[in-house]
Amino acid sequence: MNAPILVIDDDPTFNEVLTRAFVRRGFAAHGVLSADAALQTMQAQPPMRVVLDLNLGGASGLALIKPLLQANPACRIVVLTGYASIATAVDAIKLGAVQYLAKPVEVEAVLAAFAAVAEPAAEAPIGHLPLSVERLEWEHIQRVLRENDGNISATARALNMHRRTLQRKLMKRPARK
Amino acid sequence: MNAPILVIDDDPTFNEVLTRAFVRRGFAAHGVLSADAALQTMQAQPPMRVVLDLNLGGASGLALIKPLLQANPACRIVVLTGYASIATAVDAIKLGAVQYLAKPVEVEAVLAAFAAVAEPAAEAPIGHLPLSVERLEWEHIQRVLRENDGNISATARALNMHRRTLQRKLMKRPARK
DNA sequence: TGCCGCCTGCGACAATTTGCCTCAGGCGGC
DNA sequence: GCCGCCTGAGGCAAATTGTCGCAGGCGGCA
Repeated sequence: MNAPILVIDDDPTFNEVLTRAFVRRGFAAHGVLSADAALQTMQAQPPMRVVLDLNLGGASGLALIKPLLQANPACRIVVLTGYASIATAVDAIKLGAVQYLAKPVEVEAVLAAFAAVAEPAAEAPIGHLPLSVERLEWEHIQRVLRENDGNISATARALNMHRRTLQRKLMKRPARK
Repeated sequence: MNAPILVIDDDPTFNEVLTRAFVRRGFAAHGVLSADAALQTMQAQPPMRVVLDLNLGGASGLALIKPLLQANPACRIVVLTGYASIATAVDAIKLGAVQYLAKPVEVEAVLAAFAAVAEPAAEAPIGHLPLSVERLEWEHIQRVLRENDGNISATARALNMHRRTLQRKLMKRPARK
């Protein structure tokens, strides 16, 4: 329980805030800003708990999940992202992450994910409101984008929309409703 | 490959459309409208491939994942829902579903999900064009509109969009691309 | 090494599309 | 008749697109 929580996030501010929040709550925590730094750190000491941002300065955080679990199969990885989408959530969980949360997120939620022993309650608190058009669009775009390996131009063509428009949409955060 | 695809969805229309789409593409498919019917069917013949709606007339489709996998651990389950959320997506995957997609969805995407796991190497996503954003939006609007018995105001609220905007969109023809 | 093709981010500006307000009219309930 | 709720529509400002263009990066290729 004394191995530090590894925080991998390329946003210096967020990284520090989160790391400090852990420390303040009595957990050892160590923040790194890049995938490379993360790989180095995990070789020195395979972490038990990791908070992983999906967007690491261009590189995808998803690529880190495998090596992390390889270094320590018991490692509990919580994926965090400001641009949450079902497509990436599915991938993250399939790769072995234990939880996927959208920023902004409360430290409590992350800790809860680490603590949760057993798994998903089949009790689905299924929402009763259909997806908003915006949200649906976002999910669809994300899915197609993944299908095209993140190639924006190709995605725009496939979606029959203007590249510039796609670019702009991607810069915005996903609609929460 | 001849075991029929089991389609579990309580919306008769959607169920039939989907089932037919499978058949038209040369796959055997069988649709059931409730969790009970699904359980019965799977006891008679554990399916290899299942399309599962999350919202089965009040009951959660998530609860069916476990029994399905118990009956046939090799079963590939694709979860489908009109009320997609990241939380339920995470749960579904953790429970063992292979994919989680939001309605409206292309049959191609479902088939791709079935195929992907079967042939990890054969990464041959044949040139299927995804729905354009416009088209997707139209389908979704129509679905929600039907759910609300054609009530435009209610639909606009559910979709979190301006009634005036919905009005205008409905006046236009559906994009065919 | 230089040329090419393709991808990306981004500024600028006009063309469209929204969001928002407001009316008027229809319909069913009380 | 009075309400509450729904619908279609006009008018306008505000926001979002569609378009172009440009510079820079990257990987083949001769």
